[in-house]
Amino acid sequence: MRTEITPRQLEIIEAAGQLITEDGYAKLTTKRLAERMQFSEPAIYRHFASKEAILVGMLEHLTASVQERMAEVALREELPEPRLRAMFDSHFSYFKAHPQYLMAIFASNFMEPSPATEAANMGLMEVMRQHLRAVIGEGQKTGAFTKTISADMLVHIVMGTFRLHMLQWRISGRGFDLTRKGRGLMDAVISLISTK
Amino acid sequence: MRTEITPRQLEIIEAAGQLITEDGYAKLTTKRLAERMQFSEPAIYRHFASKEAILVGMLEHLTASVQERMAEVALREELPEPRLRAMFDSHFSYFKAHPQYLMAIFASNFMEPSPATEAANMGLMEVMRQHLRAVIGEGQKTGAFTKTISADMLVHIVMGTFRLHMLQWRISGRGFDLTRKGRGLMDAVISLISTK
DNA sequence: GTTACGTTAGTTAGTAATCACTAACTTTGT
DNA sequence: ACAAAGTTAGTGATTACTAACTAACGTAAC
Repeated sequence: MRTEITPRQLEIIEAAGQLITEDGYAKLTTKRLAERMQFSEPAIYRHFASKEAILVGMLEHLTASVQERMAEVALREELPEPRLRAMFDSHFSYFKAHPQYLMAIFASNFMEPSPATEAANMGLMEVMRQHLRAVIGEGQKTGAFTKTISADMLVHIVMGTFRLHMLQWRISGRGFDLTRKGRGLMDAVISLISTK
Repeated sequence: MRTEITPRQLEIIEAAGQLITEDGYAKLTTKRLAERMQFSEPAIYRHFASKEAILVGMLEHLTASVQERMAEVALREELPEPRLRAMFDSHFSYFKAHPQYLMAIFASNFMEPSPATEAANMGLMEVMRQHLRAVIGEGQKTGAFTKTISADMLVHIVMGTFRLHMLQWRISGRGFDLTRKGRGLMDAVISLISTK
């Protein structure tokens, strides 16, 4: 996929994520980013070729995180239904610990539709979709999930429910417990697609 | 709610929507907006006090449209299930006819979290939520929809599915039939929440 | 050991371009 | 006569990014 990132690059990515989440993408400027990093503006360009490269780096970092965490969950949980729950639990924990990436998921679709950011964003969406698709397809095989609706549509419904939950957490200013409410929601949607 | 808008204001709102949908919010500038309107930049300020006011106007215009269309659907369709389908059909037709507003729905959450735009955006979300909530609550009363899950959660699942569908239509460059695929999806989610 | 050299990561100062918006004037329709 | 809606010209502020310089550090020849 991509080349490794340095610790310093990760620091910058995290700071950029903070600024986006706090004040919106429009207020992510190199000046503010440098202030947050406690160094001068041009120092940014020792670590990234451009502002766009920081965004792409952020999306690739998120994609790698999803890959890792979903692989870990797959080792830990065998059965489709518990695995599906564990996948969302993992997402909830991750975004609680790294709320600075919350907006990146959503906003990247809209900010600057440059080829590079669009590709990076598509990659992230696709990785999440594929992990969901695998576990839901498996659940249909074992008879845990309904076969009356195609796996792709079930993925869409589950993913749409998850994304809206994340969005509302952000809109509310993280005003509720992401995991507690999220588990309730995902329980609901899983019960709907389950066969029993 | 809000004061009436002039035809010229609506033209500007539509042009702004086009620019956002085509090139992203970051490239909505007063200069480009004036070019699209075929008049000079300062002419914008004869119709709106600020750039922000245009965004707020757009969101309020969308909110009014949802109100009108949902009221019309309510008159036309009595039963919860057909009404729910008709509500989404209305949204699909509207956004096919006015794709320039597609991004506004999503992007407004992220761009400039000013009090005014945030309020306007909350208003739009809330109006959509309430219309869904009413028909789903009614469906639970008549026994058409499951009561094992709270109405609010059902609203969340249905709305999340709808929003992701709209997002994917945009990402694909409107590369598929919004209504055809959308009906399939909403059929699927309605069948999941139906009692039969 | 110390001199020489290259790399990394920072600095100050400044660039052209672009931003939203305004002042002042003119045209147009009733 | 007046108001609404346009014009040209230009504002200061901000944008992403660059040029040029430097302090700190690792390594290797002698």
